[in-house]
Amino acid sequence: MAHETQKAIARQSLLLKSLPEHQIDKLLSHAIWRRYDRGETIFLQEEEAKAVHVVLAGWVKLFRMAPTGAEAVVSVFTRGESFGEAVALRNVPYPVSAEAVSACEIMHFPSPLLLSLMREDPEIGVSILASTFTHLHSLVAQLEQLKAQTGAQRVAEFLLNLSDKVSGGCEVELPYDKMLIAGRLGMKPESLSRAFSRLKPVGVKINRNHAEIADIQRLRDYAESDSSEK
Amino acid sequence: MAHETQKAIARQSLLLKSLPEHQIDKLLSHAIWRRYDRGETIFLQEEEAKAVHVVLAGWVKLFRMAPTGAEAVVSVFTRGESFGEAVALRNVPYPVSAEAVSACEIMHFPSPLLLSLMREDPEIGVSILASTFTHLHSLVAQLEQLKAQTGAQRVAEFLLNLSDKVSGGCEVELPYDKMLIAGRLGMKPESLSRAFSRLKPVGVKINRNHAEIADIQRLRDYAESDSSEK
DNA sequence: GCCACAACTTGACAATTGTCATGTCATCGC
DNA sequence: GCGATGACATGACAATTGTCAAGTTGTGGC
Repeated sequence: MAHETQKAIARQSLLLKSLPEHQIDKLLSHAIWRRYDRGETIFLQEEEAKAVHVVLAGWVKLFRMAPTGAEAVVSVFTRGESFGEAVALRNVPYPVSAEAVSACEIMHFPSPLLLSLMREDPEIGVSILASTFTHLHSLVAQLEQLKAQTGAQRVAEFLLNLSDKVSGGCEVELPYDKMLIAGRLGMKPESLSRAFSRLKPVGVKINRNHAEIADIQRLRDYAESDSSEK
Repeated sequence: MAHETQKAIARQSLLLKSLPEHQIDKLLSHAIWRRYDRGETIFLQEEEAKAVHVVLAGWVKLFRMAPTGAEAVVSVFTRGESFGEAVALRNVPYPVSAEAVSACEIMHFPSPLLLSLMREDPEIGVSILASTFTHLHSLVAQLEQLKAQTGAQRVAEFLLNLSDKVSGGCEVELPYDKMLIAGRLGMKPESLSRAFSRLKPVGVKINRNHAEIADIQRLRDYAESDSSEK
């Protein structure tokens, strides 16, 4: 990928986009760029945070290992999204591990640099808070889903988030492995399979990583319907 | 409660404790103090955030209403803890609602004040990020629990968090309603009852809001054991 | 092109959890 | 003190999900 393209993607990221031009340039000039292969570890839980990470291409999963060995996927990031903000500025260990789930290109901003820029211009603090808030919000949304929705409903919401259409039918591509989707939604791959087949009567056809939704609104109604009235 | 006691509690809060004396004084002098009755609403989901909140006494729950009407408890706060940091500084609507679950005393810091102090001293930004990170972390821990542990194991962890002992036996008080505990742990009250009885063989006796743990370590082993090997 | 492997799908079964119904117990107003 | 109410426990039943075991199907290596 061309160097300039990478910078352009980084500029559009939630973390940087609201910053003044000269701050972005300074950050970009000190950023470290790296390529990761599929399956490669980006950092490990308990490791001390030294940078904030912005995904330029590919997919990254954040996950936690329970003492039992069970893996819980916390979030999945792609192009333009950043992670590690809240941790990097506090010299505390990461609460999660990060792994490339596809080949990835990632930009790292060293945290001392961020801290010093922040002392010059508190606006950067607000930017960091902004993307941290986005994560907070998405975690809250996930908690709500896990606590208040059935498996099939969570899958329905996942599909809905892949499309930006408001009504009518559409086709979407599943962005990553079904195993990872299952993990992200807090279920086993077998349950995901069953959830997909339970969505057939609502007008969802799955073929490989390709999904056809007959009627977005019908799917949305299903996702928001009370589980007891089905 | 005496005014000075309130201020002392506020000073010890995660949000304020790492700030320089004069900043704390400035914040405290502009803070709004209020008492809430049990069941009273502090703010509603979708409402615009105007302040950061610090609990001085009592218990507050943050929860989300799913479109289906189901309620998902996101977190429960008590003395010294703060909430709403990430939202207040960005003029965005709250992603959750807040309600007093017991009689409460809460201090509110208007967000414009925080913003202006932050421009003077970026250290405040770091403090806010610190408490935001704590929430982020606790949400991540909750997600892990929900995804990777059984109901009884989540209850075991909840009990373990109530005690600061490392080994041996102990007695703890359940800090709030079993209904709320159930919600906080993502289950129905009935399931909580069953989870409690499933903990009997591990040395846990529940009587009203009083719990006896025969051996902390045994309970910890149970909480961390693989669910398949039971 | 063939083999091995991993990613699925499906079925049968067990365990867990939600739902509904019923019963007990403490608290509160009167 | 008495009845009403809400919190909680428990049993029966249904629905959901995890687990285990097959079987299918791409994909990549050779």
